[in-house]
Amino acid sequence: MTTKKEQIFKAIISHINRAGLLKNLTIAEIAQMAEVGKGTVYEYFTSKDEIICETIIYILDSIMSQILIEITPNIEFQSILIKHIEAMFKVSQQYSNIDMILMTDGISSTLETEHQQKLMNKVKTIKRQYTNYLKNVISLGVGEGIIKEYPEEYIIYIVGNIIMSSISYYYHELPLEKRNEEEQINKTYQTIIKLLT
Amino acid sequence: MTTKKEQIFKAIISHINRAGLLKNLTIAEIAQMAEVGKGTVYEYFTSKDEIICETIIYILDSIMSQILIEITPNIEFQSILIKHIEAMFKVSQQYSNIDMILMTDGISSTLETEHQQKLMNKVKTIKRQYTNYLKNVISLGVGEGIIKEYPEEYIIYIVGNIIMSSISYYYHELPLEKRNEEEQINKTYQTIIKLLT
Amino acid sequence: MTTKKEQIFKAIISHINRAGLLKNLTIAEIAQMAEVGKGTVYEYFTSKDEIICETIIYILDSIMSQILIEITPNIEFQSILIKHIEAMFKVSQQYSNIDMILMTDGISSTLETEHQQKLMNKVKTIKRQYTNYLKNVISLGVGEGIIKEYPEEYIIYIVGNIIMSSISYYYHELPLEKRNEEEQINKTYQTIIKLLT
Amino acid sequence: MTTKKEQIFKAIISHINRAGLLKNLTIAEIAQMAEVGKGTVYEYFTSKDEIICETIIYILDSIMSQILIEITPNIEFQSILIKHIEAMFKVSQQYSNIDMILMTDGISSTLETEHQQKLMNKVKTIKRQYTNYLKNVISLGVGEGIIKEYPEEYIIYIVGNIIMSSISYYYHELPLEKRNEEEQINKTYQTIIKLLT
DNA sequence: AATGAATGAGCGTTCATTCAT
DNA sequence: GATGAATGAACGCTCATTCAT
Repeated sequence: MTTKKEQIFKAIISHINRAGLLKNLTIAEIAQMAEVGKGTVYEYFTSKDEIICETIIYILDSIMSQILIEITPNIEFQSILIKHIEAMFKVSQQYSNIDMILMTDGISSTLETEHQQKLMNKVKTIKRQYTNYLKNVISLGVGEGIIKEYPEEYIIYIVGNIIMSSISYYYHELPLEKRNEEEQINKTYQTIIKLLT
Repeated sequence: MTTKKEQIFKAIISHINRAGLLKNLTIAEIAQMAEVGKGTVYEYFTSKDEIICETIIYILDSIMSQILIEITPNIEFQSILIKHIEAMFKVSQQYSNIDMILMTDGISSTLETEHQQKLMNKVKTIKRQYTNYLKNVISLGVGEGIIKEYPEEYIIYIVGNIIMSSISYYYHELPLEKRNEEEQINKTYQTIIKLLT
Repeated sequence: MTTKKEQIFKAIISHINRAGLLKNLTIAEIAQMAEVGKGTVYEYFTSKDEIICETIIYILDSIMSQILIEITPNIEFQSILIKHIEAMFKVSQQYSNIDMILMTDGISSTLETEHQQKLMNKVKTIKRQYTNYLKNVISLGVGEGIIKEYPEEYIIYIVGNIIMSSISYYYHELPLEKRNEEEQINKTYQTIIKLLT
Repeated sequence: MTTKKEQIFKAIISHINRAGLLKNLTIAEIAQMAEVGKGTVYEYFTSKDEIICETIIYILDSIMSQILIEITPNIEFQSILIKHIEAMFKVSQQYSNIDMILMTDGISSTLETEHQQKLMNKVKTIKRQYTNYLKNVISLGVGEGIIKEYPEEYIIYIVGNIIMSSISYYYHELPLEKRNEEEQINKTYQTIIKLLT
């Protein structure tokens, strides 16, 4: 990946964190923040739709690389699940308007069919990848006897959503003075365990 | 409420269900769909921001009026919770891009400060109202002995999200041939029960 | 003239005195200020251009009726000229954005040809009428021996302009604390006399 | 100053000379006359108000640079005053709707506060500059003994207005066949002399 | 006669995209 | 490759005018 392209991605991400994906995201602004000329942007992308599409993919890949904690041999279920939840919390801070990004269905509707398709496919792939990851983690728990029986697909989906919801609760519902990240991570873990046993 | 205003709301809702809240939602299109002149729209709203803001409020109120099943005396916990989940499924079909609408934080960022504030306040009110509703329903369960101890705020938040997630799973992850609404509603209920007991 | 028509004229004049002829003069505002319906305005005028055209004519007629002090038998030159200048000062206060109105050439350029013509003709008539009036007044002065010889057309035109300029000087250049209307009127008179003798 | 900006100014001036400042002066028209795209206009000005404001300032500066004949040592009063009047006549032909422009109070009322202020200040400055110029010219006449005593501020204001009025008389009242510019300039000079001695 | 809801032509302005340098 | 001046389609919004009541 070219350095210029990364510059552009980072400029956009910075904008999203500040103002959201939808407000005032103009090519002029992107170019200025990336410290390149407006024309230069079009050397790396063919259209604004492509920029948005590829940026979201870039973000999604970046997120995935951070949250899919490697399942090393001999690692314990509890350890890896908590590490994963921790990583999710961390990533949430990094991309503060991430909720929006994850609503990629909604966003993709602003794109023309071609990029919409591309984005939808990427999201589908990532969702599958994530579900598989959760399955693998849960398998560990089953192996350790912490989880009695292997849960169905639906429950795995819910587990993923509980992690997301917990983060959302932590950052949007809990007042600052009551926030304790370790405690919240633990609660999240306990909630998942309750569901799985 | 004027008939014309309703006409406009319904035109916008129809657009959202078809194309999402963000794509091609122009005044010209709204007017055409509502079968009124472009200028007429401005007889009922002062700006596009106001239109979006009021439409979302209209939708939110409509949703709330449908999902808050009345807690009548002698009604059973299971009965009301299932009825509520059913109502949530129904509402989800009615507003097919509802996920986006519920991400109102993201959407409101496209509005100017005044309407952004108005919308945020409405959302805050509704969230509080919904949490209170869930509390009351859960109280019933505690009273009936189905739920042993009264859960903390965080768990109530998670319960709400599980319902949303279940709907999302049902419509976006389950292939058509595997869908069975009654079964999914039951599963959702069982998942909540597991979390609360 | 209908009462309603007068109401409308007065509403517009009030607007002009407040905001000028050009700013925010909408039919909606006119109707509201005249306390009639918007449609009613079109019962008395066929278009906005006609409204503007007729209002200016109304104002011009009103001004003329106030400034053309009647030349009665035995009245003295000085007396009538000063009375005329006084009347000009008075009228200037009444129509505070009058300067603009008198630039009718400029204004009429905003109108369509038909009303532009009508207005130009009215202005031409009034100018002729005014020049004739000044001629008659000056004749008095010649008769009394105050003015030695009858001045040419050009000088008469200049006399009219000196009166206007003096008013403009008084209201726009002189600071409030230095204003003394009687003194200014006298100076104006003296300036004219100097020019004519 | 950019060439494009000048192009735009000149297009507007040409429009004003043809149709007046107020009629059909749209961005589309300006762009077309200046032979640039509509968007290009906004590369050089931030709003239509700014365009109008800056164009008037451009015109006023252009006028001032033409009419303030340099007062060189040993130059005679009569010579410079006549040259000034000549320059005023010339400028009047160049900006045929100039009367309107000089009514800048009236025009500025169509602008939003910011540009209205800017324009009013410019006009104030120019008026002061012009009055000072006339004072200096008149001083010459006093020095030469042509004018007996130094006139008060009011008279200087009137002198300026007589020049303007003479031009107005020449172009708007005198029929073409009677026009003789040299003669009119001389008459104007004589009128001023009469007033000052 | 009196009304004001309804209208749409027309405006100022934005911004993704192009292209000559 | 890198640029940004130039562009015009498309938008939100205003307001003179019409017309059913």
